[in-house]
Amino acid sequence: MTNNIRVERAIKNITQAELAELIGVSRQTINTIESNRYVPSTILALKIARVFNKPVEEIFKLEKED
Amino acid sequence: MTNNIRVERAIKNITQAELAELIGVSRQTINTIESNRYVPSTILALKIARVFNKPVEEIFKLEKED
DNA sequence: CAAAAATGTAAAACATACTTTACATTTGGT
DNA sequence: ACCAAATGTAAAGTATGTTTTACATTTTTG
Repeated sequence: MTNNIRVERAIKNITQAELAELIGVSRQTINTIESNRYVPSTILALKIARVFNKPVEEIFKLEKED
Repeated sequence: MTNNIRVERAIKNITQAELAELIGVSRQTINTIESNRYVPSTILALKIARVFNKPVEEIFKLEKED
């Protein structure tokens, strides 16, 4: 799975730490998701999508190997 | 978080076991998600939503306590 | 009603998410 | 070039997701 969080953050001009605080997780959690080091829970995905006002599918995309 | 999987299954008329096979997880995984006993990963949510041709947000909904 | 199919649930084992702390590296502004 | 802010990364610990096996209960169908 891949994601567009970095791009969406750039559009909204917020840092990883700010996004983390908006969602209620640690900055490292955002960082590792953004770096594709792990797959977040659906709750986190919904919250992230909500911050960016976009559907989950526009931010997180399945890949062939998923 | 709550979900509509049971309703969507009913619309499509498929069993838990069939949904599980379509997605590539065990039947118990579907059963426990459906019973709100745990929150699936974003990969699973995307796959489930894809099976039902609906956005993730229509199948999984955040609650106040999330 | 009886048999079969579907669903609920539970325990153990394993895999993965998430936090915290800490530090190194990179980027941006002056 | 310097300083501050932002980002990358890593290790240890905790929490939670997922599988497998197994069995009980409920629902469906003949």
